[in-house]
Formats: sequence, C-alpha cells, structure tokens
Amino acid sequence: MVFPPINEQMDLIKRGVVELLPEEELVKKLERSIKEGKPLIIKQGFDPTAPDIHLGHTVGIRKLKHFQDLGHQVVVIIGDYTAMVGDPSERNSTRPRLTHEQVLKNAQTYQEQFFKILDPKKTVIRFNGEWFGKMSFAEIMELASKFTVARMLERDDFARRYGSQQPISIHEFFYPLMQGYDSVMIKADVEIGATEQKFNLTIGRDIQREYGQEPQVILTLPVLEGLDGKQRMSKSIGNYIGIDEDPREMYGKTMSIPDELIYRYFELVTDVDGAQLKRIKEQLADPKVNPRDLKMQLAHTLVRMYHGEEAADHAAQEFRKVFVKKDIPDEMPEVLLKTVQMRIDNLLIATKTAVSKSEARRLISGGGVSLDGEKITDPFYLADLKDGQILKVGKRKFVKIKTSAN
RNA sequence: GGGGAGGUUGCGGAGCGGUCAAACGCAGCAGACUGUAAAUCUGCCGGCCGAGUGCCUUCGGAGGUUCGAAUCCUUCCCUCCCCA
Repeated sequence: MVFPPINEQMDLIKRGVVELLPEEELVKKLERSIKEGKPLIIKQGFDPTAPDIHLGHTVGIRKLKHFQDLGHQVVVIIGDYTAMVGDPSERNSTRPRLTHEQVLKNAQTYQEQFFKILDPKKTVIRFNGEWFGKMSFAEIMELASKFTVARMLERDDFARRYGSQQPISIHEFFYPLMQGYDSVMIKADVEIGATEQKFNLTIGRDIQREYGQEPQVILTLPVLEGLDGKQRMSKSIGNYIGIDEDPREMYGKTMSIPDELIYRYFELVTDVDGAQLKRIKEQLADPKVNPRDLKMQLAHTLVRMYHGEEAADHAAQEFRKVFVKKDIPDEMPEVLLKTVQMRIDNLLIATKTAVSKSEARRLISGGGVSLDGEKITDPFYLADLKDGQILKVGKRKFVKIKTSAN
C-alpha cells in the first residue's frame, strides 16, 4: 500500500478541523503507516437514534471520506448498544432510551445513507452490541473502576445539569466509557467527532492506555448550525436538511439558511475544492454580489451531490418560478374531491393543507389562501370547484383540485 | 432515614380561588417588505361551532372542598437540593 506524502495528507486531514490532538502523534502514526505500508484505523461512531442522516452528520462522514481517499481504513461504529444509553453530550436532560429493535431498524437506513458518501467496499461497519452484548458484569465493573465520579462531573454538560438540578442517571456515566471501549475493540488510531465530543474522545485515549494500547489521536469538527442558524442541526429540533430529502425540499431549505452561514456550509458539507472555496469567500465579502446568488449556488451544489446534476437544475428552476416569480410550480399534489362546491375552510381540511379547522380559518383570515390566484379572506366563502383549479395555502403549499364531476 | 424545593399549553418560564385557554420569551405559521423560504416589521399561535359575556379538552395521576380550582385539602407518581 502506497500513501501520499505526509504534508499532503495533513493538508486534507486538517481542512475544516477544529482541533487535532495531539498533532505530533498523528504525524508519527502517518510516518509509521507509510513506512510499514499499513493504513491507519479511523473511527467514528454514530447513534442510530433517528433513521435519517442529515447534513450535520455529513461533516464527520465527509472527513472519514477524506481519510478513505488517502488510503486509510475507515471503521464506522453503529452504536446499537450506546444508543440505548443515549449520549449525554450537550444535552440538558436525559435522552429517551430506545429499544434494541428500533435501533437495528434505524441502523439499516443509516448504512444505506452512509454509502452515498463513503465507498462501501472500503468501509468496515461494526455494531458495538457485538462486544457489549456479551460483556459480563465483572468486565463492566472493571471498565467502570477506571474512572471516577469527579472526573465525570468535570464535563460541563454534566456539571450544568447537576448544578441546575436536572436529573443525571447513572447509566449516562457509562456512555463515555463505552465509546472509549469501542476504540479499544477496534484499535483505533484516530477518532473523529464533533467538538462537543471532545470529552468522550479524550476518555477514549485514557481507556486505550488502560487496556495497554497506543492512544488514538482525536480530531474534532465544528457542529453545523441548522436552518435557524443558531441551534445545532438536529432532527428533533426540526431544523435539518436530510440527505435523502426531495430535491426541491433540499433546495428550498438551503435557501432558508441565514446568509451568514453560506460559507460555513460550503466549507463543511460540500465537495467544492480549496480554490473554489477561496473564491466564494471573496464574493461573499463583495457588496456587489447578491448573497442570494451564492446561496443558490450552495443549494444547487447540495442537491447535485445527493441527487445529481439534473435534479439540481430542476430544483433551481422550480425555486425561481415559485418564490422569485411567485408563479405556480410545475408539479403539485392532486386531490380528488367528490363535490363541486365546498366551503373554503372545509376545503383546506379536505386537501390536508390545514390540520384543524381553527388553523384553516386562521390562515384564511390572515390572507394566506388563494384559489386560482384569487385571494380569499372569508372563511365561509363557498367555493365552486373546477377541475385543475389551484389552491395555494401559505407560501409553499399548492394543491391541484380534481373533481369527480368530469 | 430526616429536612426543604419543585412538576403549567412544543421548549423556557409567570400565575397561587373567579376577570385563565392561562403573562412573557423562544420556536412555529401567516401577511407586508425584500435580494431569498435571509434580515426587518405586523398578526396569529388547544379544539369545535356562520363566532359569542358560546361549547369542549388541557396546568404530573386519582379523589375531595367550593356556586367556582392551574390555584385549597387528601393521596399516589416523578425530579432536584441539603443533612445522615
């Protein structure tokens, strides 16, 4: 196995990285790897708590991909066991625990989605239930004895919860230990994680040392902000862009990120190269350039990466049409109705464009509803329904009406 | 084991016998504007009824007191702190 020279490797490895600790150790590992022709083992763990991967996850996955491209061995740990514990990092409350069955089902989807970025032939996937599932109580006690409560409470999220009178369950203390033990089991050389993972990653070094192994190098990456631009991207907060999402959704959601995040997204979750990245930065600083255009470029890039060029072009076209020109989209869901007359509030319910009648009436009175381009503000307006009529609710819900009369 | 503080509408957090579907902030939705589903401003923000000092469901669970309870009492469940 032949690897690129160290400085070349380091350049790619360091892109977008927050901390690389300790850097000298990585250099030593790389030197040895080149000398012996042996790839390094690069680890990252994922908790299959939600069945969809979003852009936030891809920050790490893309970094794994960098290592993979350099010829190293990527090992993805699916934390089927740790997911039952729930990572306490950055949480101010105990996470709900999942059943093993749910976890396995989620893991399946995860794997499929990983391979949209990673090369399946070069990726090893391990479930940590493989070793934790058969660990004896004595072994668990041994692992637990290697750490103290005070050490755990050093962590600011635990300290914060403790201080603000929030519950911390004992089992949560096990999470970092388990994650560290994963590193022991696969003899990790490098572990990748978000900055909030630093504590867990560091514990991994200590645990490896306790078990007589050379400690892993830790590499932390920024936490990607979600659509709101403030909170971390997360499925449970609902501010995420899933990599499996419909191209138009993906495009539109990207357009809704705050302008300040444009560069960050380019840097962390797209495949644009260093030169392009530099140009984007310059353009963003130029007051003559409309940030919207760069955001459109970002949206296009993301859709292209996950759905291909054609889908990206189409999504861009639709966006221009619907949101810039305020036109109607090419395609929209059709709803078949059995009558030719219906009160407008009921029509919103029938087309599922509103969940409750109160909401429907609110939307109507608020001026958010139109039929064939004509705004309707009376909730009791009796609409004559025609085939092909377009109902618009809010900014982006469109429904084409079909009547059974024809 | 003893003492104390708590559990409120998605979240945070007021309310402590009627004027409470419950302040306020955040999130969300809609409208206006725009350079975009950015920013900003305005409105809405439990459900139902052609809509009103209307009806129904909600303030950890179950009972009770009262003309009337998120607010008082009993009991149960859950959390946190201090002492042992």
